[in-house]
Amino acid sequence: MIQKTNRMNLVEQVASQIEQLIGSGHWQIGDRIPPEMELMEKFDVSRNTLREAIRALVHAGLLETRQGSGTIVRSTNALGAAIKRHVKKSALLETIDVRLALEKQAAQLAAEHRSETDLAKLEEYIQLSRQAVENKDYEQFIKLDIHFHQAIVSASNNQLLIDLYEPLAEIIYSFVQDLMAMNKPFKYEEELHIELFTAIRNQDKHAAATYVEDYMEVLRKEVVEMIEEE
Amino acid sequence: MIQKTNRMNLVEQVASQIEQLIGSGHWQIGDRIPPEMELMEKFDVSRNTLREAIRALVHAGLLETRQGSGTIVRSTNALGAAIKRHVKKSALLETIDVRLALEKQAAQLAAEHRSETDLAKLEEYIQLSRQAVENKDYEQFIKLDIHFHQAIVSASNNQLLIDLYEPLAEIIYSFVQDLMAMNKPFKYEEELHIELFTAIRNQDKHAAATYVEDYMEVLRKEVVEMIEEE
DNA sequence: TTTTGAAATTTGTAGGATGATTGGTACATT
DNA sequence: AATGTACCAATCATCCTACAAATTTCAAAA
Repeated sequence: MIQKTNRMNLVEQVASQIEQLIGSGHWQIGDRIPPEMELMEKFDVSRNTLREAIRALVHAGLLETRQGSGTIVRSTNALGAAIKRHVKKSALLETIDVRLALEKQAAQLAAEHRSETDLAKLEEYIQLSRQAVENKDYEQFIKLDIHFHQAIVSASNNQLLIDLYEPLAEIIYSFVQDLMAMNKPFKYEEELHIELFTAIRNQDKHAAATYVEDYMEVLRKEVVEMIEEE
Repeated sequence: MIQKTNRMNLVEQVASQIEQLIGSGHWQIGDRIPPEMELMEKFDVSRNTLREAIRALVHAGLLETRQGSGTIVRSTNALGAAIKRHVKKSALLETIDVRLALEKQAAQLAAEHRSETDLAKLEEYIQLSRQAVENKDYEQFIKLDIHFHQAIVSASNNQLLIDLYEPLAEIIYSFVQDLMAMNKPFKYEEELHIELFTAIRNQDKHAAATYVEDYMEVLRKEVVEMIEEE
């Protein structure tokens, strides 16, 4: 079989190495990476070559450069940044449908694969959510709710699913925050997803999927109302 | 409310303009964009600045530079390139589960929103697939099969779903091609998805979802067999 | 202690020079 | 007619130097 020849130019070589340094955790999020001069020597390339590599990763959302200050690590996965950028141009309802698709699948997989650790974590979030509602700390409630959803997706044990879901959850989270800032009424999910937890604990795939579908329908209706009000 | 001042540096300004030129179709896929010298003058920036912008888009998968030849447009959406890169590092089974999630949702939405044009297109692919099987042109059959699946996703009318699905379909298509090149046996789906078509025509959401789930389970089993053989 | 301001550090932008790769043309060879 | 060779022009790849702009650092001044 014929394969395209793959001669990597210097810029891509450097970019790929930096990506690895970030991916492996050698450079953590928030860290300032060495200045250009130092990296030029380390990689043994000219300033232009190095800058093109860094610029590529800045555009991808992995790095952020600040003139006079330095370059810091901003994210570990380029996919998340790409999705966020793309989703911002999409309609919110479309985003919800995609989130439904991913979370429904995740809930089914979670029902199959959930470990005891997963169950403990889910139960903890439910407990904390209940406390937050009692204290009327609604901001905290929203935060915990997001964590609960992400814990479900994590329990699916499918890394690709997790990576795709995360940026969507962030987008929707920031939307809900905007709603709260505008003092719009927001219906708090009172049942606290206990049914969903039960379904996953009992490894009942079908019930889990149905529950996700139902609450996403509620969210969808709320969003439609919001949009129509304006 | 105080907003951060948004001083986009020159590189990002140029990159963003080029992205727009590609997104708007002013520069089509396959087109050769003007050489650096010309773009330097058009954007009124130095060579370094222009090259950093182009390099960022090359890394994102929108452009491809060829020394001596020029720079061509390779893709219109950066998300697809990012997903492809990410998925290549994922396990194939994970990819199948994500594809199932998206296509199941797409089939349900298609059942709700399908237009007469959508139905006509689906029917046409089924017809052509049947011919391909009769002619024993299996490569053509695979190609048409992919088109059929993408037509379903298109009928969902959810652009985000479409953009996420497309790169996954491409990955799986290239995997199937590899299988055929290795002369592995490949079970052709004989029923030609007529049931799925019928469900969408009859606007039967539930049947559509069930059908997608069933044939994805078949695909999954085949992949598992392949992997175990090695 | 707080404020100010000069110096050092770091990234942003510009411009020029040379090398490497590709595509095309013309011409000779088979 | 098909293939091989030599050459040229266009284009990107890499390197270099220089200066501008933003930020940080730190010592001197209030």
